[in-house]
Amino acid sequence: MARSPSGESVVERVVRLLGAFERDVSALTVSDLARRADLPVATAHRLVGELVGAGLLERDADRRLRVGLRLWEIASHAPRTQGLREAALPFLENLQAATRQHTQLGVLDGTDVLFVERLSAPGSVVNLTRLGGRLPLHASSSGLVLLANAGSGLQERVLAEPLPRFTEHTPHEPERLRALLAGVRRDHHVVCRGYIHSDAMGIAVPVHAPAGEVVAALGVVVPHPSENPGQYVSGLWTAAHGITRALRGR
Amino acid sequence: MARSPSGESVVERVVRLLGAFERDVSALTVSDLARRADLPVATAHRLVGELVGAGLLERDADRRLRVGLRLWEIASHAPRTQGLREAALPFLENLQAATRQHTQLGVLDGTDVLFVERLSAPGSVVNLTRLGGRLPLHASSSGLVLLANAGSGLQERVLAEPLPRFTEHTPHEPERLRALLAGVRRDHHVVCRGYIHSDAMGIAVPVHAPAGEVVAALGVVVPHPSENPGQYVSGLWTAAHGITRALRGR
DNA sequence: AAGGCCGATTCCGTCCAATGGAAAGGGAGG
DNA sequence: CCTCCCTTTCCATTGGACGGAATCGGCCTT
Repeated sequence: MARSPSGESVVERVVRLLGAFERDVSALTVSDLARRADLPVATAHRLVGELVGAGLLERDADRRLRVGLRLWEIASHAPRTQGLREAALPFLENLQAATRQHTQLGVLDGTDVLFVERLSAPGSVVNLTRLGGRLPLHASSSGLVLLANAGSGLQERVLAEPLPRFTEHTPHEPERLRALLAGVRRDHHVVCRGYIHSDAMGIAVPVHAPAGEVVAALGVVVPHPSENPGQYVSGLWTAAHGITRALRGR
Repeated sequence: MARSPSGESVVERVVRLLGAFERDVSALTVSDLARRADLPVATAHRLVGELVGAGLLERDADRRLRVGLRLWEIASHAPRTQGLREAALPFLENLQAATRQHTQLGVLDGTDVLFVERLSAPGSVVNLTRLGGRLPLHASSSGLVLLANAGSGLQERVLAEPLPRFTEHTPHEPERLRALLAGVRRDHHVVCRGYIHSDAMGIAVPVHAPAGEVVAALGVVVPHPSENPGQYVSGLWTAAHGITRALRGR
């Protein structure tokens, strides 16, 4: 459109506006939004008005903005999350009841794991992940499972980039990462000790679609150090197979 | 933009495109989308390209379109669903374990209930609702609870419109609806026998935010007829109070 | 092999909707 | 009263959006 030195499309702007609602920010003013999306206030104001009209955003009592129900409703039809979530929930519950630890299900998105379902254990370790949260592939147990089962193109792309560290235990040498990935493919599970947080440990296994391909990673987060983390693996496998069976029936 | 005999904004078009993904349709072609959204193919094609670039839509192997993970991720930050969902899930599980019936949590959106969480009971009645599904306020137990606790403006608006029937039991006389709403306010629960489906019965109670206002309705769906549906009410109340307490702690 | 059909994709001349700086309006705080 | 910050409205400008038409490509029928 006119007068935009930027030369962006409306869609880009809208996406930046929506994307400004990250975790932890539940309500924003128009000016906040404009700053976060790097748009002139007047422009933000107009676009926001339209988005509110469409229900993608909502205004609360003091005129602040929130992500709207309509958006949630549309998103609830996203097949990669919805079918998976519904199929997996009962098994996550079993697993969580049995282990009393954080239990989570993640899918691959770009170079991150996106967690689509999570059951937390009240008395357990701090868990950094959230529903709708992300972690880089190389640093999380779920991520390693997904990366190990992804195309070699993605693997090389991740290996070529610098690997950010969260703790001193986070693998950041390409060689070590290659070895880890080979281990995941061989053992069909992975144990990550303190990669994200020194006090936590992740154990994850792949979840297959009925056709065979890996569609998600199922993991638990337990305190670090813990004795015999391998005890969780068979439970994870059982749950993962259950999810695969449940996916067949839809 | 130019040449549009319609005179619609880009946002409107985008929303129509996204809205074309209703329940049951998981993947659509560009032409399908164009038809559903009532847009020229060329226009749909261009917009879709941008949406895919932004991650709001995804293309599968045979170029068909699905709702993208990015959209789901943004929507997962919608506070009215997310906080509620996380707070409510443990209580829904308890309730579902105790009753072995469909258990669901709905919020008010427009003149519908939108179900934001649902646990289904494998062996139980057919349940018409889905996660992300809707039912009209006057015909469902959750809807009546929400309507009874909504502003009188909304109540009058619903009463003024024709009330569609699902079965012969669905209330469709304004007088009867007024009486039902008064009953909900008096008893703090409602029992709906066969309003949606002759073989199903809904029982629902309000869920209050810590500040006191009603933010959701919690309900179970049981076979119709069932003896003593009142037996479920105290369990529902307990769970609803638990959710309120859980909402305080965030 | 040819023809027909349908969907995806690209082109490109037209032109109006989107843009955003500026200014006015509103309310909280000092 | 003044300041500060946010919201909302105005409006002249113009470049991005538009969409009919053409092309490409796959699949089915004859």
